[in-house]
Amino acid sequence: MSSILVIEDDAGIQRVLQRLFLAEHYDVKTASEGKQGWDAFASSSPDAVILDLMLPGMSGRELCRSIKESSPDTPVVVLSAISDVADKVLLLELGADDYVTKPFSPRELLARVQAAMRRARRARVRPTASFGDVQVDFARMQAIRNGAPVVLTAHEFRLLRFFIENAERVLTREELLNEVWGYNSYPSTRTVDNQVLKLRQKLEVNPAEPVHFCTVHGAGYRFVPAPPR
Amino acid sequence: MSSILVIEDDAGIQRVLQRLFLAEHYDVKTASEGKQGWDAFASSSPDAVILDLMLPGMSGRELCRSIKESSPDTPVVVLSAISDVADKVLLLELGADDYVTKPFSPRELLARVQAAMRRARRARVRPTASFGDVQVDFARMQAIRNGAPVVLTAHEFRLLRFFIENAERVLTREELLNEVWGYNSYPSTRTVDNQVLKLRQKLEVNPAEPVHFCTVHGAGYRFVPAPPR
DNA sequence: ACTGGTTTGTCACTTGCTTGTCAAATCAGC
DNA sequence: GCTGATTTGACAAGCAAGTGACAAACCAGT
Repeated sequence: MSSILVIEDDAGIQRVLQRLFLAEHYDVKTASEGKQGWDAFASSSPDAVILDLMLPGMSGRELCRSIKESSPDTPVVVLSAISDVADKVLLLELGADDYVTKPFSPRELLARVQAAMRRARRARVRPTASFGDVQVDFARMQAIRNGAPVVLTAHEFRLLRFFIENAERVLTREELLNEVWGYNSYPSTRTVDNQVLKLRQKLEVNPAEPVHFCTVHGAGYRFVPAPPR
Repeated sequence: MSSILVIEDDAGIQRVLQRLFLAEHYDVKTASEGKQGWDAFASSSPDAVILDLMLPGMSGRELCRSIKESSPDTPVVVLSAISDVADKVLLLELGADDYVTKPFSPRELLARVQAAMRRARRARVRPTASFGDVQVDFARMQAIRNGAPVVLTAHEFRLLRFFIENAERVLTREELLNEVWGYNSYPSTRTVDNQVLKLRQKLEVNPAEPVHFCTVHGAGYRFVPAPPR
């Protein structure tokens, strides 16, 4: 269950937000002024913060900056009274992830907070893998070798991904065909060899002597991220 | 024998699935609406679930989430009417392991369910065995002896696996030929001796005095994991 | 114990299948 | 229809399974 910290001095709005997020099964903590907000943030480290910029005590802006400084990955959604363009720029400078102007629709706020959390989650765990002198960025669907990007086709990438996900395991051609090519296409098993050949040519230091994409005679292939030397 | 829970309101599809999986010797349980599905899941804890997203009663989505929450390791394959990409994302958020769009090919569904079960099993336990100073990793298809990997060919590995699965039993050459080599190939029984010889050379401390791969004169061979000393 | 026949251990060689690799054919997206 | 990706087919090369020969071990009956 995710936890949300609401920092808002207006008791009415605070109550509305509390209900809104409780109904969605979030764990909600509240604070009504800056200093208290900072303490609550520091002690509970919530998964997201909803922050009213106009606060008594510690300024909302300062608080936003502090939060983002101490935990850049925690999404902060700002509540702002004015819908000023200049304000929008300011928010970005503060490091806020999104903003909603009062009066706001609860559902919109909910959606924005959830979206911000999704983005944050995705950014936190940027799926990546590396082996030898190759780095694979799954989000960008590209491999980088010695700093230079390697052009991989969609199929090659799917195969590479499956190899990485099943590192060390011996994978039969049938298994590869099923999982990488899909259940509805039935190419010959030679196709697998060819695709592996491509990966070797593009990613192995010496394609003729593969150390990562190893063949297991009579069985299939095995991907070895860290070959013994 | 593995058990499958089919949660599907369409009686026709339900029957098709039942036949399909019964033919493959699965134990099939069925439910035709959400609440009933949840009860069946909770009481029978099946090895895999096939779930139609469009259900009367408890929503299929909610049910999927609940199942995954209470038992993350149980694979759930979703039946979906729409082949929407956005839907695909949704499914992953629900925690489903795979999905098949209607109309579907029974064989494809079977393949996907089996693949999901394989993956789940793989994640749960890495099948391994050990005897003497040898460790056998079935997924990697390799044996490790005193930390050093031992190269085994596909056939040698199949033979080794059969020995391990039938430890202590005396296995005749005919039995070995049938089970390890297959029913369609009939090499001479000398072949078996040779293959056993290879295993001894690679895995015994003293190949000339085998303690694990013992010959039973006039009968065949016996694998002894823990020899008396 | 001895002996002969049978079974098994072991090795080198052959054969056959598996795989690497390339080029041509086919397919898919623009 | 063009372009790049994918698949197929052909051929060569490599590896491992299978075979047969011989020696050693084993067993049974004397």
